[in-house]
Amino acid sequence: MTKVSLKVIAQELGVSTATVSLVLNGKNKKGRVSSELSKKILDKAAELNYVPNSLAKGLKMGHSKSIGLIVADISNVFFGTLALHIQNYAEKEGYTVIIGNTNEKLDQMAKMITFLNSRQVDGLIITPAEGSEPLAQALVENKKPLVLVDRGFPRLDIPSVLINNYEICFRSTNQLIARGIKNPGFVSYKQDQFHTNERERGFVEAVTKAKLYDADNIKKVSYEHLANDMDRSINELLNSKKKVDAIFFATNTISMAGVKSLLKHNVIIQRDIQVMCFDESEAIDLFPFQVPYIKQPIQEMAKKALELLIAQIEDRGEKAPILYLDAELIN
Amino acid sequence: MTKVSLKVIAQELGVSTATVSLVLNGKNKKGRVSSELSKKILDKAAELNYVPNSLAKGLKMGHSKSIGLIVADISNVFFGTLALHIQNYAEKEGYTVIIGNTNEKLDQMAKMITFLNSRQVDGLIITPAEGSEPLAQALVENKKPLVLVDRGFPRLDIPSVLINNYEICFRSTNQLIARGIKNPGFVSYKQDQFHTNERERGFVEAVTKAKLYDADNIKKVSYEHLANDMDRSINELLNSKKKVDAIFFATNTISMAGVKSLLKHNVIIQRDIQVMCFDESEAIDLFPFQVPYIKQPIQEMAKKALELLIAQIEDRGEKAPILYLDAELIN
DNA sequence: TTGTATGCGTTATCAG
DNA sequence: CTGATAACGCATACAA
Repeated sequence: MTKVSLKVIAQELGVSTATVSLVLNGKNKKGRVSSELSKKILDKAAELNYVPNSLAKGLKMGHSKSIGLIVADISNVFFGTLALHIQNYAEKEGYTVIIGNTNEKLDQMAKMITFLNSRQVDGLIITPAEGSEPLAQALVENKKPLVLVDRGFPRLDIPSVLINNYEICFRSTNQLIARGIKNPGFVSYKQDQFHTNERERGFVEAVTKAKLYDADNIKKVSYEHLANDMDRSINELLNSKKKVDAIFFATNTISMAGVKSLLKHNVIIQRDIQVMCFDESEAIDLFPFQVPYIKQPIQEMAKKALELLIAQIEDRGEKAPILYLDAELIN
Repeated sequence: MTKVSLKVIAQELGVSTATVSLVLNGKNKKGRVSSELSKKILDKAAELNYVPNSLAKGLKMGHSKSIGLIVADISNVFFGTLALHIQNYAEKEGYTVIIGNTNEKLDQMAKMITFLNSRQVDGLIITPAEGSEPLAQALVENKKPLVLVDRGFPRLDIPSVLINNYEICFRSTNQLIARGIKNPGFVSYKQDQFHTNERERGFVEAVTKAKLYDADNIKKVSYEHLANDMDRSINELLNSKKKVDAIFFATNTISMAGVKSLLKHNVIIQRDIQVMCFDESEAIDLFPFQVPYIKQPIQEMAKKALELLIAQIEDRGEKAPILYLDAELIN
């Protein structure tokens, strides 16, 4: 099958490409093109199975009607779900989504940005990697529509969709305490990122207020050696002079790794040790025990992120805000 | 920041765009451009932060260096992982991946194909929805490079990357039988798709050979009402006159839903009922019981799929084959 | 009511 | 060794 362009339709019908373009874009409003010619064109296009070339259109129009979504890891359910919803909303608005992974690496994020820029994406939705403030900054300076999700750089005043990390973790920790926990532990990533920092802050303030703070109970694991680091951390938490009676896991991957490690250590969860997890997971209601967890409003995050982005792309008007959506504590 | 194109570099330097293009593409091999001018151009490009416009390049070159990946649901870990690996391999080869979802719907698949075609993707990797033979057929007739993954249409002779579904399920069922199972059940999707059909065939032949076949033990659930249908099926399997003593779940989502439902029915898994699951899941090693499961070589599937696709895109030589990779039974 | 001409950013051909 | 120029497919200002 030979490529069918506006030109071939025009030639087959003996009319000009301008007319064909007009009709096919529904811009023949007030009688620009006679309805019979219009119909002929439409029919021919259908017959030849005409599909517009977005590359040419984008080049001409100066926008590609596509957006880039850069996440840490598309195989992570949280990001997968986020991507799914963003795509669904984007499609409704006529945008394609191109997804890229950073693996939490700064250089990969930089690479993805250049890459997507060369693809002429009209805007970017990003879960920024650690230390990527300068990259984000550069983007806004270049007037590239940008929305941060999941993590943000509040100092930078970039449109973002975040959750109330501090508050929900403060409340969740308090619930633990209200249930009689005396020596809670907390496991988070080593990374210095706003969202996990906030979660830790929520935990720390709650335990401090209850006079239960113990710096040794806060453990950090690395993204790359999660399983190993987790085993070590759990070991330490279990075998310190004052054994912990609860553990708060700061992200979904950490929660999974943490529970896994606890089971490996033959801990009976919710009897020996209470846990508090982050993010729903297909696993969570498979546990033979009930665990409380913090549920992020992923679908709403996706929706808002896209709204903020499209507002920037299409309006260029007032500055989009930093949104803090409410996560929920599920028992 | 004003858009910087080849032209502005050329103007700033007082040279022609042709020369700039040549240099920037490393095509100034055998002394085409003097090395001093070459250096000046390179420097200027770096200074101005030049990023080539892929739309223009694609339009000119007739290929976009991008491929479309159409999966059922990107929020499903299996597809997420597949996507991750495909992206990683694609990036190495200089291709962008655009991901689309079908939600197992034929019309959404059709829409995605047109959509990606308008984006001028150079080829497509698809997990075809039920009943999409004609769509796939149309693609090959239009000489669009295409690779099917996960599911295929063997009658159509389309390059595919599948696994040995029949054989691995036959073997897995035999293991169940060898362990003393007398009345095994099987739960799969209602859909008429090659991969699930093959899995069922493996199960059926094994039980038939062992004279354990019972048509009532084979249950079908729908993709849309998975949880409900599963509860009903589990109920029936548990309460038939001859209660089942094992259940084989035919996909990863079915496995999760199945285990969930069994727990809801207060079944002690691996004591009351043995199970056989499909696909690794973050949940599987969280179970307080050991379950055998069939593990697909996702990374290799991704790699092979991309190889087959690129071979088609770049060679147009001999026909790519239908590959059957080996899944593994993990205990 | 319809056609002509131009340019978006690139690469390739050909001329100098 | 380097520069004009045409063309990719499309949308639009302008002409007719």
